[in-house]
Amino acid sequence: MPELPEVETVRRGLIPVLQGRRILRAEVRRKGLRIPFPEGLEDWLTGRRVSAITRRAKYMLVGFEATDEALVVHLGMSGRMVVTGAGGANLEVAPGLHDHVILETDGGARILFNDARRFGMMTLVKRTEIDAHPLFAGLGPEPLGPAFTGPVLADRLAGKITPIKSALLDQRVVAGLGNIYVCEALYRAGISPRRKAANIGRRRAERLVRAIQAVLSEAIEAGGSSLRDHRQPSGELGYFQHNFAVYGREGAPCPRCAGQRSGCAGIRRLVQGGRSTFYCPELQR
DNA sequence: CTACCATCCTGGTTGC
DNA sequence: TGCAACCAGGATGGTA
Repeated sequence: MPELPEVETVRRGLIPVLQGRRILRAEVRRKGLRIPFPEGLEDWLTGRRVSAITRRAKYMLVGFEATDEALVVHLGMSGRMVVTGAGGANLEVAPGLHDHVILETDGGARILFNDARRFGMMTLVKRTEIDAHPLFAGLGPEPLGPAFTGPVLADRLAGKITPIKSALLDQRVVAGLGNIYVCEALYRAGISPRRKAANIGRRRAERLVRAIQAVLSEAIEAGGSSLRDHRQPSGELGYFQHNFAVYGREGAPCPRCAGQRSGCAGIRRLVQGGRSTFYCPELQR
């Protein structure tokens, strides 16, 4: 679901209602999602004041004053954070079936962690030990960070016989991409999703890094992509889905080939590692 | 290592 | 209209 741009959008949406605020009430309405919630999470959260809210890959980290522990949130496939209250929305509305965690702040906001498919998670991790934590230890570089460069990507792909599409979905290679943005980035870079990862040379790696950075930045700028579940915490829709060149567009004309290359039969779909890949066979080699 | 598959869940869409 | 099959943004663990 939510890939890096959507998580980043959620993070930015939570800052105005959570950062600097004290949690007055926390309600955990089931034992857990993908993994169990920490024992006593409601009591742990109650009375704490939120410091910084940051992001690593597709994980959001909510820090608190006077403790090294941070609340780690992963939205899985269908997770959302919904803010009501502060903007005038009705606090009396009963929680819905998939509202699993509810936070209320001293600013009058209520924040719902809603996750229909329950692939998300919420747990506590010590910030100082985060890099050694099993959830984070193996993660590759942040795609929008300074450490993600052509040579770095080329190195990380070296020796891999898996297709580049699958390699980019591997969070150990680069952290934060999902199915949509991998498809879009490969299209922009003109690289076939079937190409073996090891066959991405320096030049292609450079192009790919630029394409990944561009597509992620543009998507964040647009508030992410709203397919099915994703909305900003305020309820607003992201609109980057209107800018997809290939994702979900099987049979549609390729935006760059259309009318120019006679051989282009439009966007095609294939399945790699059980996931749909969308691409233009004419443009991506 | 690698590729492939199933699994955790619910809900929306598609096709008969 | 009803119902079943299929599909979905993720991550992981098992198997060959």
